[in-house]
Amino acid sequence: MNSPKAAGFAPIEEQLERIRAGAAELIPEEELAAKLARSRETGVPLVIKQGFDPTRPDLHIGHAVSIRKLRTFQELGHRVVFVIGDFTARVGDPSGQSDTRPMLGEVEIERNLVTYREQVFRILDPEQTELRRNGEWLGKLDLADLLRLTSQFTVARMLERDDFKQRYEEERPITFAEFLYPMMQAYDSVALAADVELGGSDQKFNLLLGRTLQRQAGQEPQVCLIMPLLRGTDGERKMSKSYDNYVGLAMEPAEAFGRVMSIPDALLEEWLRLASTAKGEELTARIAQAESDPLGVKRWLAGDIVGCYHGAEAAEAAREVFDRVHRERRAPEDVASAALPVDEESGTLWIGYALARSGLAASTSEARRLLAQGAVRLDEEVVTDAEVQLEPGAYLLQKGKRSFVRLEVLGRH
RNA sequence: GGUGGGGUACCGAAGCGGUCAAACGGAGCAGACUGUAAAUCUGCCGGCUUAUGCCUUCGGAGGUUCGAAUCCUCCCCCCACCA
Repeated sequence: MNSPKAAGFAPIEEQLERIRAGAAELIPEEELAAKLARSRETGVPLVIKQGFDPTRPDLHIGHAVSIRKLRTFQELGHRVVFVIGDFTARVGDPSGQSDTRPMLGEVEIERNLVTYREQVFRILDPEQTELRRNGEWLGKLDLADLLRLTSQFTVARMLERDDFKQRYEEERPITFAEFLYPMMQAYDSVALAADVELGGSDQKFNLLLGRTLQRQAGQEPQVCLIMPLLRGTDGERKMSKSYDNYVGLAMEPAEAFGRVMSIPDALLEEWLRLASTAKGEELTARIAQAESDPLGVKRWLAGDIVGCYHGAEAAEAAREVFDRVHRERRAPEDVASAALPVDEESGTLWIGYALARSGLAASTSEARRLLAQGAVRLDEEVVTDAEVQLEPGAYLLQKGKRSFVRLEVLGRH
């Protein structure tokens, strides 16, 4: 256990514990222990792989759950290979999807990559991260390779996957390309000779397939480290941009703070475990505190998460904005502004038009509805009259509790 | 290729000649209640510079009719079964 070569690596148990924390599954744990022991012995770090779809350029704290785990591996001295699925993005990962995803063009993928990197390196250490694109190897496979690989798997096995199965039963389309997706991802592991692959629980099938393929290629199979999917701010569905229940890494700090504050209390423990920096005793204490003081813990969590990606200062500022808007019910310091000219005929601006044009309402029809429902405030005063005309001047327009626009009505000239 | 079933608003899903801007559910927005919680209750949930009015929607294009999401014709797309 204490060979001199092991100096660079922490003891196995310690490593295992940090790796296991928060994980949904570790398949199989003994193999990981063996791999860790060998790396400690030989001084060769493990290859930790995770693939990401550059389809959606916005990363959120759900993605961060496993990226942060990658970070842990970096801290433990292992080699993290971050695989950008530029090739597979052309297919669209079917995992957990109820519909076929649109394929992306290369230009679009390229564009997404830039924002992607910027966000990923808010968590990972760029120095220790190897970025690879799976087009490097997948693009080289020819039809013969494809036949060899696909002949290992049966359609029935693919259809065992819940998402495919469900779509099949519900008579929704499944494309051939999607069928191939898990295999391509598994091949990534072969190409990199990965020791560990990380993924969300919706990736389990793909990760396990990697083991199969590696075995067939004569490699030692990878260990699958499966992280739970973080539920979104609605507390129901998994976090996803398409449900708009996410907290983005690159999101405005104030917005991110507010979103964290809006999660149901029942979600607190899960988020503390998976999305906060708290661990060990602090984690236990926070979870306990959540019982008696959910609001206090939530405020801490919101600050912690925002601080993680934007720094402590931004987190503090976000908290101030939040208090001002939601506790004191006042407009925030910096409000979006809009300048609109009066109607040439009347010399005034119809409030419905102002709401629609300033972005507070989607249309003048919606503006009317909002007015009728008492959702509109003009300089702090509720306006229900849909016929109100604004004279030139400056106003504070408000829709609901949290949408404000500083409006300047420009006079005739 | 054959047979059958489908394409309705953000999504799911009713409607099957007028009372349909289109039931119902979900999502969303707003109001009440609050800790901006959640849950609950209520209202809204095509558009129009100003509205008990006008305009555009039910896969697409034509047609029948005083009148069509609803009937007819052709076309496009999806699904299942059979081959």
